[in-house]
Amino acid sequence: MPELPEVQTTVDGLRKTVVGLSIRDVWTDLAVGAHMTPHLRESLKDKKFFARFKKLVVGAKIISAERRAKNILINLSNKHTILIHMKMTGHLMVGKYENTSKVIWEPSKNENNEALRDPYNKFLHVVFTLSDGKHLVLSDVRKFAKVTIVPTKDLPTSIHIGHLGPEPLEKTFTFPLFKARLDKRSGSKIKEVLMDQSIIAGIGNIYSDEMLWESCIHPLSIVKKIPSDTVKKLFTAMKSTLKKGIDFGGDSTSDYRDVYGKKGTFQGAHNAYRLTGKSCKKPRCHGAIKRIVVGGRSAHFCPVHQKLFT
DNA sequence: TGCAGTGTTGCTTC
DNA sequence: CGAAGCAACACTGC
Repeated sequence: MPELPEVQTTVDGLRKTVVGLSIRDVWTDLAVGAHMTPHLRESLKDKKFFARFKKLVVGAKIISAERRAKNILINLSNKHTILIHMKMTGHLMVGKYENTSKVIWEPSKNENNEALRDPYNKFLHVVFTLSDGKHLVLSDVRKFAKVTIVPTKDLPTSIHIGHLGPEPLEKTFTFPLFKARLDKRSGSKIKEVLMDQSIIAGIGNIYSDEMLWESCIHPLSIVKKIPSDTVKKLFTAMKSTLKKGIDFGGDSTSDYRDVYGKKGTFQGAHNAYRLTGKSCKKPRCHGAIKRIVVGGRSAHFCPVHQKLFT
């Protein structure tokens, strides 16, 4: 489930592998982009849209790659940007891919020259052929991923990007700004507000659980009832947790892989997420991690050291 | 065996 | 306006 650290890890990988190359060809099985509504009809399930997409990308050079919230932005020389949202189970990989009908993935090697092969690598729905002969592929078991193309200058106001809140890891995103963003939903539960992309961009279920554990806040706490010094702790934990996620190469609890097909390792560093029943790792705490539902999603927390403010 | 759980987003409903 | 619920899809685990 790609959140900010997973998307950042992917973008960092794209910068090392595909930036500077040109796109020779693009293939799709017309199966990805499930949740596309009349308002957002640019789905790669639509043959006509794919024809337009193909016309724009083939022959273009990849000049840069960026992340905005959980979106991957691939900027092209023709002043258009490919926008990819991996949703639940999508991931981009770079390597040698052959034969779209037989779906064979020739895995990349890691630094020890070990082949990186796993069963998810076969769920390929989009394949870009690049000027060095390698491929940039989108793998997505559940087919929710969004792939579209937007004139680069229209991106900031587009329906994909326009509503998003500030980037939490920007140096300009200071504590007063963080507090001001949270105050927009002061009557709501903190876990829901952290995951609201229009308040702060890029935080999802895993990292919200982890930063609340770190800052000793119960997920059901009401924003305006949390003392200011505790909000400050959350601000610090937000930055450090997201940075830690990036340092660990993302979280592969589910399907996430980096562009080399390799798993991240943040799942081995969890303190709360999916640790129901386990003993709390906070020194001298001895609580047992509990699972509840908040805003329709699972929340994991320690009922002993995470304080409820209501 | 069958069905709840998984988590992102955006539409629908109240 | 806000929230709650659900659908898009496929696989896992109990």
